[in-house]
Amino acid sequence: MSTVLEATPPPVNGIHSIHSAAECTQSAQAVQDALYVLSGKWKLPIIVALSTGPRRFGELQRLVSGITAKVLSKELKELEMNEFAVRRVYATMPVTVEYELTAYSQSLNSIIEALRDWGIQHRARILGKSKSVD
Amino acid sequence: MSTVLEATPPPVNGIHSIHSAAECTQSAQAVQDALYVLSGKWKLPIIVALSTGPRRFGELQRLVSGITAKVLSKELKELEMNEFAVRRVYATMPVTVEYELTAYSQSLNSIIEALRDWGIQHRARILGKSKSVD
DNA sequence: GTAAGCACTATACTAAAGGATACCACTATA
DNA sequence: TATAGTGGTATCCTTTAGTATAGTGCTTAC
Repeated sequence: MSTVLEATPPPVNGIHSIHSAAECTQSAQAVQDALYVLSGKWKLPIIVALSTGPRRFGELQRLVSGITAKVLSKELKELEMNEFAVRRVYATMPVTVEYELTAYSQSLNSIIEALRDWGIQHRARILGKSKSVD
Repeated sequence: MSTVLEATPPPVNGIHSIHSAAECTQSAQAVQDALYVLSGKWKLPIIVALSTGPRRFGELQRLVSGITAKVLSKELKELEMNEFAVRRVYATMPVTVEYELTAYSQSLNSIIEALRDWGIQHRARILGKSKSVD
């Protein structure tokens, strides 16, 4: 409640338990690594769209609202490179292409859940504020 | 047709347990909300740098290696706006300015930890691959 | 009186992300 | 013949993120 100005030893837990400069740098690096592969507006939405099963290109474009073919194509390539998704081509006429999440993509679950939970409560908080301020 | 598209019973758990299109959209939105406030190269590294206690502008710039004053200034304003940090000005001569994390910033802990843990294992995985491929 | 540190701001630039539109080869339908 | 759908690519453009460099007003130290 009160603004504590002086040297308050932090109520240490979680990320705050790191202490050395080296660990700090390593943490920052790891966080940046993770954010790097998830960067951009679209990767997580695409992963979420794929989370219910394999999808074709056109389906994905309709599912992820607002994305253009060019961007979807680029993002899918990056997801493939990072081994979050696989691309399967079927020799039908015309060709059918399916994208599916890999087992490795499951390792992102805790990140996605953390982001989703936080996003939900943050949105509620913002809406609550604007109401009470207004 | 060799393509088996329908009735994929998802190997449900975690994020994969969502099922309706609406929930899917809401999840995607929440994830995007969260990523939005954490966007860019610098916000998390700055938060990590502040996690050990209040820092002055110059200290921060040295701590977050590679950041310019302009970008640091901009990022700090955004962190303030999102109520992740507070800016305190002391009427010393010349003025001293300190930045400190808020209690609300603690709510990001699970995200940061998830990103950090994932980043660490991902880096290890990449390095392992390049070694065995090399 | 000059340099260095404080916390920035201003201006100008490059690079990357993303959007808009058009197009490719192919097939099925009307 | 025209239209729509398949899975994209090519080109151009705008917006945003980030970099580089310089400068502000103030102080203390040499």
